[in-house]
Parts: sequence; structure tokens; C-alpha cells
Amino acid sequence: MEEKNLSKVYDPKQVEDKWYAHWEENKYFHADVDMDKPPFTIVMPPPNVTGTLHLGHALDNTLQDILTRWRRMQGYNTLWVPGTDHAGIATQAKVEEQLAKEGTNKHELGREKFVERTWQWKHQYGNIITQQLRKLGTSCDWDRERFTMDEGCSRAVRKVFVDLFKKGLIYQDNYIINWCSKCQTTISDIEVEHVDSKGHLYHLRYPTEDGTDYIEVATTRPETMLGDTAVAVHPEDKRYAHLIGTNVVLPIVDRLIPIIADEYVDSEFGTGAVKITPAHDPNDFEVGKRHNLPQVVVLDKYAVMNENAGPYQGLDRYECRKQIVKDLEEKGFLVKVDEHDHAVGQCYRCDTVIEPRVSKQWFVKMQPLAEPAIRVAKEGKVKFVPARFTKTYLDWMENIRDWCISRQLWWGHRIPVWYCEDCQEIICSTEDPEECPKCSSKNLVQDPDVLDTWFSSGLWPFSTLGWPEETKELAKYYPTSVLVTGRDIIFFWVARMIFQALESMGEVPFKEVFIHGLVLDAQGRKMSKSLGNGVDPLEVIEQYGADTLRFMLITGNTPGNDLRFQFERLEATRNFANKIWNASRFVLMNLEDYQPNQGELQYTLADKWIISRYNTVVQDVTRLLEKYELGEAGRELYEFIWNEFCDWYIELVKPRLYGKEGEVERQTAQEVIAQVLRGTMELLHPFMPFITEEIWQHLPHEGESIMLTNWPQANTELINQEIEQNMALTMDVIRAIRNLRSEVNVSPGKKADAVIITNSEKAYDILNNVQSYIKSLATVDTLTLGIQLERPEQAVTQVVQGVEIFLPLKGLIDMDKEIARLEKEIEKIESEIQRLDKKLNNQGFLAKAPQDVVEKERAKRAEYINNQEALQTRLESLKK
RNA sequence: GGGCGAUUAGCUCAGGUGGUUAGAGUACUUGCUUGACAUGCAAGGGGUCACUGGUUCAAGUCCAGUAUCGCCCA
Repeated sequence: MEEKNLSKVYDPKQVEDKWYAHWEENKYFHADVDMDKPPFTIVMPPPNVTGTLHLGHALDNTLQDILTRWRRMQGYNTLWVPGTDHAGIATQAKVEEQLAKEGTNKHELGREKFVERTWQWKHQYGNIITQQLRKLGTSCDWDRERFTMDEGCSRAVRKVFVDLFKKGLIYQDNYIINWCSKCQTTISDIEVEHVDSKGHLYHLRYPTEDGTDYIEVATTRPETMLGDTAVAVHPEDKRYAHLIGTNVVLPIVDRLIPIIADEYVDSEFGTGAVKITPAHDPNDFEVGKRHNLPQVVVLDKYAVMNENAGPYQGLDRYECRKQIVKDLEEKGFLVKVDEHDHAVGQCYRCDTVIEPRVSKQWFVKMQPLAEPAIRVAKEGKVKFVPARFTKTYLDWMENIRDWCISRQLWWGHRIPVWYCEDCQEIICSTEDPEECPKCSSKNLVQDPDVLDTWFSSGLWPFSTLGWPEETKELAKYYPTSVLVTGRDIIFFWVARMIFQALESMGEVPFKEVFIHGLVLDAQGRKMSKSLGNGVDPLEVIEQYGADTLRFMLITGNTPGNDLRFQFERLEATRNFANKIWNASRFVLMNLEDYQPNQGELQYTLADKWIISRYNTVVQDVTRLLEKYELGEAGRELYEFIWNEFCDWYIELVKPRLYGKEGEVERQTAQEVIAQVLRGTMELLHPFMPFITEEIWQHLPHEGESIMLTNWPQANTELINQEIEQNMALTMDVIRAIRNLRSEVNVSPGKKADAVIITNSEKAYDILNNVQSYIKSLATVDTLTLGIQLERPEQAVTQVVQGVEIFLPLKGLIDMDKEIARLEKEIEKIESEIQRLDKKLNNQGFLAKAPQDVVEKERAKRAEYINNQEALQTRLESLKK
């Protein structure tokens, strides 16, 4: 930025990439583990390697970057660990897609080659998102970037698995799981999304064994009847009591199945009798276990009917449904079909309808792990911000079910379990075993499944710091300070990190969890590929700059709430960046001969005021950041910069900077404006890192970079209420004159005369001192100020804080209009006085309200009375 | 069915521990080639704070209930 050739419009492209490269090259983001300062640590929620940056990432990482930059400036030993997640299903799907284009598939390639190929893919495309994060300005320690499948993380995964296995907390069992027939893998309960949809309720008739009677059952999935192994009724349901223990004949397959009694049945729903398919429904599975019912699997892993489906073998599940309904109807077993709304489980990745299915899988036993995880949240050792999310977390933790962790994929952490082909021994080990420890056979086969991706991300806060090695990083930076993530991911990730950390480290993974909402489109809908309403943050950055995107995202809402993405707000924020730019341009233009700390300075009211305001802002912004109120902090900076620094201080300081009032005056103005702007840029730096660095570098400063400078400290002695009040009066008077000018259409460029009359010596002194401000900011030619002056006849009037302001305009005033205006104003003030009178005549208020509140109300009343009397007097003199 | 959140200006949102004449941005009206900025400046208009009760001297703010919308869980 050559001070003389600044462009009038801020162009982020000239600034952002340049500074990011500079910071990164100089290792400013790198944390020195040996630095003897208290640590501040964040681990980044690792985005999927397959992913590209979306607005959710942008928000999440902006929040983290603000906290990180702020703490770093405060002097903490600050570490922000970045990284990516291997994203099992998603990544595998990408590579499979590639193979399909090449006319091959993973089976032809073989497992080993496929995994190699996926690593290749990762090396080629896996850093797209980390490059995009750099565009956003994230100040994470790229030297410590991690990947959930790198060597260290993989060691951590194996160790945890083996430890849990040895404690009996990981087990293998035949159980009903959620099967995605498209992804060809199991998924955990929380990966199933329940989507409301319109379906049908089919009422079927199952004849009794002797053929004299029948029982009617209702189902939404008639094709599963082929796998029915019982009909259940409620034990106290009188309608069916006589049938319990007898058999019915399953239509079409002609198999005898018993009628059983189980409390799970809801007598009110449908006919009160339900068909039981233990192999294809989670509830039925439990019923089946209680009653020792056989499990008849009728669907294969492609959701196609299998050999147990008799004539329907080979049909897709939905074709089978059509066919079977038709057949049942023909044979008289179909009673009726009702419309029925229900929630259908879908795969969160591909939206395919999930098929519950019995199969042998690995599980984590949750009860013993959940207990300490509940305790730390209740005891506040892990604190959620906002606090209400503690309840979301606890509700889930307290009702948790065992976690199915095996996935039928090739990309991921392979389960460290081997089976001996000779003696059937099961070997669980952190190292690949050479031979069976029992029979010494070398005929070992590793379990083909891999682990749920969230198993490894659950270890992220300590695996990234080197665990299970006892690294310096682990000692210094663990537990981490805060975790920042979206509220949609509390169950998936936050909960799992907490219990994994408590189990493996014996300590919480982070002290606080800062939860934010989702970024929605302008209409308040979730952004999704199918709706096509997504906004690409990189395009936004290209068009508006990263600072603008960041600031818009964090000032647009309050913690935990969702945010609507509106281009209008983006423009408004871009204008703010431009405003900062131009204000700085102005300051720099007037700083060419500036020499810091030159002799005695003469501070004016405006100087003392902006210094007082600045120190208040330092206090407020720091306090708000401590409370994670980042949006409020940003908004306060916005208002300070635009409304106070630009609109008032710069305007007030112009004459002095132009040298119209002497050399010391000019030097003082330079000193104050340079210091306040520099401090303000430092406060704003965590929010808008690029533009603040660019400006800071051109202002008088010490140090290499704004991001390494000390966070401003408030000097409370310079916060001065009296100064602020005096300035408020000055501003009120200036506004009043401007308002009067506008009322009577005196064009802004035209100078006018003004008369100011007050009966207060204090007000006189204050205003006498700021005559030059009033003249320049209200474009006043001759200003007459006095205590007992004669009131001009031909003039318009306003009264503020008991001070009467006149704009004498001979012949230009419509007296009737002016009278009407004054009457309206008096009316308004009188209603306020009435309101205050009511309050001040209330004995309860006088007795119970704090004294200072009462005093404040009295003072307000006195001022209104003062104003009202002045206006009244004026009105009467005009009416004469 | 259970839980959580939202409801404040035309629109998008702020409003620590109750006490402001209820704010901002945007949109709107009027006037401005103001020695940083028209991505700007100045002056305006615009709100029964969803509804009903309650607590209190005092409620946008606290409590209970109702309605509408959204999210999560079953």
C-alpha cells in the first residue's frame, strides 16, 4: 500500500493471499511447545478429505480462528491443530465412481490394490479442502496437520480397540443392524435419518391352524411376512386371550407360527396384533429373543429376496411388495389397505431406505463408558456453550445403545482381530500377529471389516497430539481448551470424544464445547445439493473477500442459533470493509510527517472522548470474547468504527489535521488518530485478519505482524463519563442544528447563522469550548452563544438538554408550520412527563426502587420540564 | 408422543444479572460533485416486542399456559 496511491475502493484480492503466504512462510501459526506460557488449544473438527469447503466449515473455522488469534495475541501458547478425516463411505464411493468410469470395479481390482488406489486419490485430492481453509485465513498450525488414517492416528485406533476388547467393552455378536444396500455396509443408529413419508398400512389375515378362525395383523412392509416367525398380542388384550399359545398358518408359505403374548405390543395400534419378523425389524428382534423365536432372513445384502422367499426369490424388495400384495389379495388374505404416514429410516449418506438386518458385527458396550461421560457434563468439567446443549447431550447419553462399529468397507482402519483357521482362536492385537499364540498355526485371517469412521475421530483430541506416545505436545496442550462445532454433530462426534478420552486418557478432551447453528439459505432452508440452494464460500471470497465473509457470518447471529445467508448482508459487510479502508486511507494521508511521542500534546474534548470510547470498547470486546459472544463483540466494533470513529471523530479532527489550528494541535490529532486506529485494528484483527494486517503495517507500529502483537489492554483511567456526557451534549446540539436546517430546506453547502441560549453555566462552558466543532460539523457561519440572550424573532427552534437552539432565517420561515411543529414537539414531551409523573407519584416505586433509579427518573423529568418550558415560551412568543 | 429453539420495524437480526423515549443493517422518503469513502454523507418516516394470564413499585426481559413455524429424538 503506497500511501499516496491508495485505491479508493478496497480490493481484498490485493491483500489476502499476500498476507496469508507471509504468515505461513514465517511460521506465525506454528506453536512452540517449549514456550513457557499457559496453553490454549483447539483441535479442528476434521473435514472429510473428499469434501470441499461449504459455509458450515466457513462459520466453524471462522469462530475457531477468532478464538485462536485472540488468545495468541493475549500471549497464550496457542495451538490450533488442523487435519482431515478419512470419511470411509464417502471416500470409498468416490474411488468406486472413478473405477466405474474406467469400466472396472473394486472386486476386479482386489482389496489391496483398491486401498492403494484410494491412498493415491487422497494424495491427489485430499488437500483441496485444506487449501480452501487457507483462503479463509485460518491460523492453524499446518506443521502439525493430521489425517485420521496416518500412522500415529492408526496406532491410537489399534491401541484403543485392543484395550477396549481386553476389558470386554468391545464384543462381536449377531444382532439386528442398519444395512444400507447401496453403500453395502452397516451403519450406526445415528447415521439413520428418519424421514416422514406417506405409505400404506396393509391389513393381513392369518388363518388359525384348525382353519376355523383367523387373526388380523397390520404391517407397512408386507414383503417381510415371508420372514414372520410369530404373531404377538398384548398379554392383557381380552380379544386375543383365547388364541395365545395356538398357531396360525402363514399364508403363501404355509408355515405354522405361534401366537405369543408380549407387552411390547400396543393394543391400540392397528388391530392390536402384530406380525413378528425377528430378522428384519429391531423391535421384533427383541421380541424374538425373549421368546426364542427363529430368525428367518428373507432379504439379501442387495435388498433382493433370497432363497427363503420361495417363489419371490430374486425380486427386489419393492417389486416383491407389489407382487405379494396382489397374491394375498387374490387368495383372500388381504383385508384392506389404509393410507399411513410413518417415518422411514434412510441412509444419511445416500438416502437409500435402510433395511434392518440380522448379522454378525462388532459393538462397543456403551453403559460403562456412558456413565463417566454423563458425570463430567453434570459436574461441569465439560461445559457446553450455550448451556442448553448440555441437555441434548445428556438425553442422548442417558439413553444410549451399544455402538455398532464394524463397517463392510475396504477404506478405513481394519479391525485388529485375526482368526486362526486351524483352532478358531480369536486374536486381538496392536501388532499384526505372525502365528496363532494358541496352536502356533500361521494360518491366520484378519477380520475383513473396518471401523466406523467416528471411531478414529473420537480419538482426535489426543491422537493428534501424539498419543499413545507420551509426547511433549500431549503434556503441554492436552486437555484442549475448547471444541467448536455445529449442533448437528453433538452425538456423532462430541459425545464420542468425551467417552473415548475419559476411557483412554482418564481426563476430559476439552473443557468447553462451543456449539453453533447451521447456515441456512435466505429462505431459512437447509442448503443441500438436491435443492441446489448451496452457496460456495470460495465464490463469496472471490467476490467479496474472506474478511467480509467471516465478519458477515459471525455478526449475523447469536451463539447456538441458525443463520440465514443473505447477499444483502454480505454487501453491507463489504461496505464496512471499504469504510475501514477509506478511514485508514484518510488517516495515512494525514500522517506523512508524523513523529510519535513528540513533546507536550494538547488533547481536546474530541480526543479525550474517542480515547474514552476506545478504552470502553477494548473492555467490552474482551469481555464478550471471554463469554463466546463473538457476534456481539463484532457488532460493537462495527458501531464504534463507523458511527463514532468515522462519523464523528474523523470529522471533528479534520481542521486540526489540515493544520488550521497550529502545530501542536496537529501533532496531538495525529497521535490520537494513529493510536486509536491502530488499537482498533488490533481488536478487529481476529475477526478480519487481512485488512487489519494491511492497515496496521502502514500505521506506526512495533513488531513484525499484527497477529503477533499484544492484545490491547483497557486503560480504565481514560474512561471518563463526564467527557462522554459533554461530548453527547455537543453532538445533540450539532444534530439539532442539522435537523433544523433540513426542516427549513437550507441546503447543506450553505452556511447559516445559529444562536444557542442556555441558562446553565456548565452547558455554556462546554459549548463555548466546542464552538469550532459546531461551526464545522453543522456548517454554521456566525455562532452566537450566551446565557441571557435575546431570542431571535424570525427563527426555527429546537431544545436539547435544556439548551435552546435557534436558526434565524429572516423571511424564510413559514410561521404556521413552525407553530405546528413546536406544538407537536411539546405534545410529545408532555406525554413523556406524564409517564414520569405517574412513576414518581407511585409510592411503591419511591419506596422500593433503588435510589439511583429514582434519581435518574427525576433528572429526566427535570430535563423534560426544562425543554417543555422553553418550547412553550417560544410558542407563545410566536403566536403573538 | 417427548425435548429444544424461534416469534421484536416491510425483510434479516441485536437487545449481560428486570429500570433505554425498544436498537442495527437493509429497504423506503428527502436533500447532498462536503479537500477518506456515492461500497459515501446528512435529515426523516416506520414497531400494542405472537397471544392470554401471573410475579413485581417496574416485564421485550422472569414464571405458567396457548398458537404458529423450525430442529432433534422415539
